[in-house]
Amino acid sequence: MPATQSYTPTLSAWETSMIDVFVRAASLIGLPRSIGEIYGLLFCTPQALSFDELVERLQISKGSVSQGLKVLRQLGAVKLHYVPGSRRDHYQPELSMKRLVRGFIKDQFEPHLLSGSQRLDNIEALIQEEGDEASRGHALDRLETLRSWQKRTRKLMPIVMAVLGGAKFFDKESTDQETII
Amino acid sequence: MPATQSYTPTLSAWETSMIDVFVRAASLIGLPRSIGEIYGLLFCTPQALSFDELVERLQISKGSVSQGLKVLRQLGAVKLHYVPGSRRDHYQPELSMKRLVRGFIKDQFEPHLLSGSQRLDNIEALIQEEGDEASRGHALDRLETLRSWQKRTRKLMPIVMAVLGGAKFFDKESTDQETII
DNA sequence: AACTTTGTTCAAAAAAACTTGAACAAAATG
DNA sequence: CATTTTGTTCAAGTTTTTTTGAACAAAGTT
Repeated sequence: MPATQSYTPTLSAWETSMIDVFVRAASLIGLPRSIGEIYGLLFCTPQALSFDELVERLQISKGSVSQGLKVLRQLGAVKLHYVPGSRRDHYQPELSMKRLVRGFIKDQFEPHLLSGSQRLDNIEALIQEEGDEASRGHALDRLETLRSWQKRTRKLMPIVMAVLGGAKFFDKESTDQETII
Repeated sequence: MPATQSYTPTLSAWETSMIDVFVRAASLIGLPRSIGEIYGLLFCTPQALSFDELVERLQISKGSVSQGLKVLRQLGAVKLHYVPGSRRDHYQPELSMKRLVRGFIKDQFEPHLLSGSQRLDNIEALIQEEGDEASRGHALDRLETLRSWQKRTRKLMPIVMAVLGGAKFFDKESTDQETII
């Protein structure tokens, strides 16, 4: 019988509110509520939490926690934290905004960009096959627009990462660049 | 009886594929399929299209088209195009990536950032109210992390817009900056 | 004014996404 | 090796989101 775990049955008011912030953020980027809750609770808590503690404190099913942690691991949003004496996995939140964003982009965005290029090439072939001489011009035109959008999106990513990494751009006002993380 | 409308009953192969690209993109940013279809068809078509043409060619309900256009207008992703001789509204797609992105950010992102600041202040109050002296430190610490994330996100937006507008950042390779739009 | 055209609204139906919990696997323990 | 602990999987249930279509409003025509 481990008396190790600090007994915190229910969430405090500030924890609930802070978790709510993450639930909203999750939904904003298309992730389910439960994932926001899990990351949010980890974010609020000083110690690493185990699977069971997440289930108990959030009052959600083991299935949700298991799947939620799987996604969060894949995104690099949580890290396993070894706890001596315990056989369970313990989790801590990734706190670096840069890494969080990079994980998200790599996992949810880049695949689309990649397959996107392939798709545009296929479309180009279809346009060429099509008989209609007159409309081909317009179609190819729009295809080029799409390619230029793609290209710019790709160009944007490294810039975003650089900014999150603390690089200075147009930094005219007094702003502490070293705000941690 | 207007013989004006070019009779294009069914979508061609390339149109279907290109619309599919937009349906995926829409879903990526959390917009319903029908909105991707509507914008996609407008994007494919040389002329402005009327409400009815969208319903007929996409084979979706009037309700979906009405609601879809409403959202697209709100995002600034479609523009009304006056067609002499016709009483119907005609629509054309916004083709400037910069304006599309700005519309999306202004409509879907900024509101969350704004209300977010308010929420964090509330959380700070809750943390102060809470008795637990020991944990207060950690809670305030995390709150500051959250504030720093917010601040950076805000800082990022103008940079993103600048890049999409054609400004040059870290532009070491040969890249045509003037790629249209 | 009656009728037609054009588009919106909204309740109900359909589809998609999320959560649950019981059955299952894998590994450690006794 | 039987048992317990720890966590995953997945079919079924629940909730949320999206789509439909019929009723309605607004404005233009005859």
